[in-house]
Amino acid sequence: MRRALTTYARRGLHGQTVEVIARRILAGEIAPGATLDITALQAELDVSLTALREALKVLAAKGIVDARQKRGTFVRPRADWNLLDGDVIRWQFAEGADPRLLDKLHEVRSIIEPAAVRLAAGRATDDDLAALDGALDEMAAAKGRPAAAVAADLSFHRALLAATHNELLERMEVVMETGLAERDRLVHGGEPHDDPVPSHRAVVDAIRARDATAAETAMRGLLEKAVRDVEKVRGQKGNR
Amino acid sequence: MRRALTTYARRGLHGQTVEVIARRILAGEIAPGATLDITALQAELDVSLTALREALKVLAAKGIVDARQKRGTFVRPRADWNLLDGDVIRWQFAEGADPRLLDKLHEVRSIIEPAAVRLAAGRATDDDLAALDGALDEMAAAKGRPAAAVAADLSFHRALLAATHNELLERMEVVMETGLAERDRLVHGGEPHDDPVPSHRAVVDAIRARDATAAETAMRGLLEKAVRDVEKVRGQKGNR
DNA sequence: CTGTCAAGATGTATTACTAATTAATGATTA
DNA sequence: TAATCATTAATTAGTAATACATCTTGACAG
Repeated sequence: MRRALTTYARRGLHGQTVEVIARRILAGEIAPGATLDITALQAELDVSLTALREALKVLAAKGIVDARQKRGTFVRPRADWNLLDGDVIRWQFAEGADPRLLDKLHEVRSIIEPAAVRLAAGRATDDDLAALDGALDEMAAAKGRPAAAVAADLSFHRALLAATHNELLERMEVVMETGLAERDRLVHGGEPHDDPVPSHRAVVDAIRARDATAAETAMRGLLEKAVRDVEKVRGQKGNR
Repeated sequence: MRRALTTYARRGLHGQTVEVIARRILAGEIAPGATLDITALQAELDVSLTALREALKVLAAKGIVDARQKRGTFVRPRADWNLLDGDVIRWQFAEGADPRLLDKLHEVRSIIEPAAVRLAAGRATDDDLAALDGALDEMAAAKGRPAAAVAADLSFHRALLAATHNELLERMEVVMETGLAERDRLVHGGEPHDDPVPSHRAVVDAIRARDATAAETAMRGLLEKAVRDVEKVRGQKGNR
């Protein structure tokens, strides 16, 4: 169930080139509308023009930059960025990330997941249910190990989206993924958690019982708990 | 309100290279797991290796191919494709497209939009409302001109997503966009349509009145009508 | 004021080459 | 025999120098 973290190729000697430029743009260091000084970048990053161009091609594919003859290569307005791209979401969490991004991710999640469990209740196969059970087991086994707990949480939500049998919804995992991971990163360090297994099991039980409404209710419970957890941590950290 | 159709750069002499390879893969002509014969492609498309590699870099950025040294450049499993990318969605409608894709797009739309109007009812600014009114005017003016009607429809749904003030939801436009366009393409040719303005205006009125529930109801009405329209056409075309 | 055309800047493409990576193979050793 | 390590070969990654194509600007003509 493990998969590559990035979609673009990051292999090779200068595989970080994309990453470096992307982070600068997403962090606002290079503002939308600004034209990139290719020659300077080339000198600074110490790569050939071809390698640099390939990196910019990746960013162009994600709607972040655009190259126009005579005008140069410039950063596109933020509205054009493929914010639903996993890489783009991850890059935004680099450093001085807007903390509201987490809220936006959660908002999307709280729209998608209740609807997803309804669909899953109607469509889940035995395999899907087995995958959900597996995620619950993983979650139980991860008790006390934060990293494993995050992984188990992700497995659960991925299995849930897969059970909708709509590949577009399944792809929403990229939105959930970073959101869940960042939330967990934020929340851990607080007091020890309640056992997450029962609340998650309630969702699976409802899906298995083909009870869409119960599944949705259970899911909304999970989402509310997530909000409370984050609020608690933020309150501790000076109510910002 | 007009924007570029593609995110990747399609300018230049061999700008179609990406498109050609993408369509072949998305149409299933080159199956997931298959390795691409770079040399053959280069000869066939009559482009230099560098140009071809830049094209493949775009596809890699969208999760469609992956290049590994010694193993070659191969098509990734469909589950890894960035299906939420506007280009990827559009490419799928090229030729022998799976007609169920339209249903999947509609399913996502029918999850997102009712939730979006609720948020819009709470958050829409005067500018947002003006944009929605503008789209209604556009729709009224487009009577009898299918292309203009589609454009107006898109403007409306874009304005709606923008009124949620969540940039991630706003980006869902790429999912709606092709879905709406394809649906309209399918539906036109049937009998002349009822005036779409009143049903859309009901949504705007409810948002203006800050009535989230009424807005959601009106939106669900629109979505149901969309389903009926498509079903009618499919029924005519031999109930496939 | 408007349309046309030329100049030049800049991205786009080509070519030919070297370097890095890694699966597979075969040799060596415990 | 079985495990490990070095070699090889295939293929992508990266470099560099040069030529091509195209877009924008601005001058000029109508």
